[in-house]
Amino acid sequence: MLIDTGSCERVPHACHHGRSENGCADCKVRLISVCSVLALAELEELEALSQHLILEKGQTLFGQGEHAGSVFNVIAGVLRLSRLLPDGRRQIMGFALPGDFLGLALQERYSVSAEALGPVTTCRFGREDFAAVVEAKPHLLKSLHERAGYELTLAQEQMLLLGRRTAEEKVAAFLLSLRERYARTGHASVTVELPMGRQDMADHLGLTIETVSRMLNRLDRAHAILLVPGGVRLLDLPRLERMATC
Amino acid sequence: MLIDTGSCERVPHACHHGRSENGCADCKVRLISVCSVLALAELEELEALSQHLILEKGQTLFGQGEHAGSVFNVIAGVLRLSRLLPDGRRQIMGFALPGDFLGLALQERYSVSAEALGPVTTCRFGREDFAAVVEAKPHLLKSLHERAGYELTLAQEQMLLLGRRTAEEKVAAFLLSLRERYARTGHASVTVELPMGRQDMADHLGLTIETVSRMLNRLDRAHAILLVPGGVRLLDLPRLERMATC
DNA sequence: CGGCGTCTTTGCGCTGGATCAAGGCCGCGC
DNA sequence: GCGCGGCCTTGATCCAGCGCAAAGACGCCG
Repeated sequence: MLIDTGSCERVPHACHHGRSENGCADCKVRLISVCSVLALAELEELEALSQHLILEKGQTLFGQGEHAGSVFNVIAGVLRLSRLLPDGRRQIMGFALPGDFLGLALQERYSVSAEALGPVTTCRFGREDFAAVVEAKPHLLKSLHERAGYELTLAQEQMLLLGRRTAEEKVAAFLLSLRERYARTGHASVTVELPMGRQDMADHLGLTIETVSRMLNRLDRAHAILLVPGGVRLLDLPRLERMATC
Repeated sequence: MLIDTGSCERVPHACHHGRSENGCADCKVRLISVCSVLALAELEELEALSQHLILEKGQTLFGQGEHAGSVFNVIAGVLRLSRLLPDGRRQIMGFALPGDFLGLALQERYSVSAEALGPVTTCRFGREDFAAVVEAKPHLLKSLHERAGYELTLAQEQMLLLGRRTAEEKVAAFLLSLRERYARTGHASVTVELPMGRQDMADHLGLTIETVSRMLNRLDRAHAILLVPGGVRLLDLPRLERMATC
């Protein structure tokens, strides 16, 4: 039994039994995902509609403009959400972390592309199925709406950053916001993993790869951060926060 | 009987009888606002909780960070939604037109300031009151959520614009998007009114006032647009669209 | 009608970040 | 161990848009 979504040809591996061994009740991201508002009985109902979907680094979960056949909970890994201009310029709208929900708007078409930055596990629902469940469960809709409100706030912060901040401020703000998002999902630490490359950061911050590299190294030389393989240690939080203050 | 919101001291005129003469049923923006999903009986219910609020040019409806005591439907006029950095840099997240809803996220605090660009009429609801109605009417919540999804799409378009477009592209895209939003609310025309000043456009597009002025005049000289008092006539839509293409 | 404040346009030099061009680093496969 | 490819860094130069300054344009009010 194969999944029947429009993006299935891009999907390397669909978990055929359709759910994890332990089920939603043991899901690692349950308490930080939209599912946290569901009772156990409701979870089982949703579980029947769900399928795990695993991506490898670089694979596309869905593409901008495609028919939105599915919605997803991110269980593990990080995805980048991007839009492309015809001439190749790219803007990364954000990064989806475990616990994030993709397809919030429940719209006809995806407004961004979602690509795996590394190994990713998602929980997939048919959009129609999911919409029917939402229809029947106002508290789930409310939870989705609250997330949408949060996303909107993040988007506003990002607009302020893109429109009015300097390169150094952009980089500092990005590191802090990533730290905060990790903290929300449990991993509070001054060492921030950077699962995305420099080009991805650049396309998120409206900069070039060279400028991102220069700013990171400038912050390092100023002992505000310490560049470590695969990430960054935030040494001088007050200074970074001063740079990023809104 | 005075309104009791935190922003009341800034409000010049509250309509004491609490509703328009004709009531919601005759509201000019009913069919394009969130209220369009409500039945007549429900409208009356909501009407009992509503108050008209009138602002003059330059007045603040609410400020960023203030306790969100109220939510609003814009009935007439245009507001700018902005965020300020402590050093005075400003980013305008968008402009609210008639039919728009302010307070979509139903969050504890306003994430932006809302200021009238000219005379504005709004329909005000206490946030708690409104939240209670939403709680009881899932279809209203659904309507709000759909709007939130639309706002999120707009925000993404704006991020792409701010991060990856040139000054000329920004201005062209702005004019077209404004035209499209007017079209949605009924006024389809190649002549686009610009209720905001150059500085407001600049702060929306991540440019300076001089650059906005230069680009508008460049487009005018190139016969892509015609600058007219208080607005712009879009002469060469295909060319503008080519500039703004995503 | 004329003075005044606000907004817009325009010219000009400057600069932050882009662009171009080498290198360096590192992991991987052979 | 060594060659190869993908990132990342660093230096040098360039230029789109900024910042400053001055001069229109357009009400508005007395």
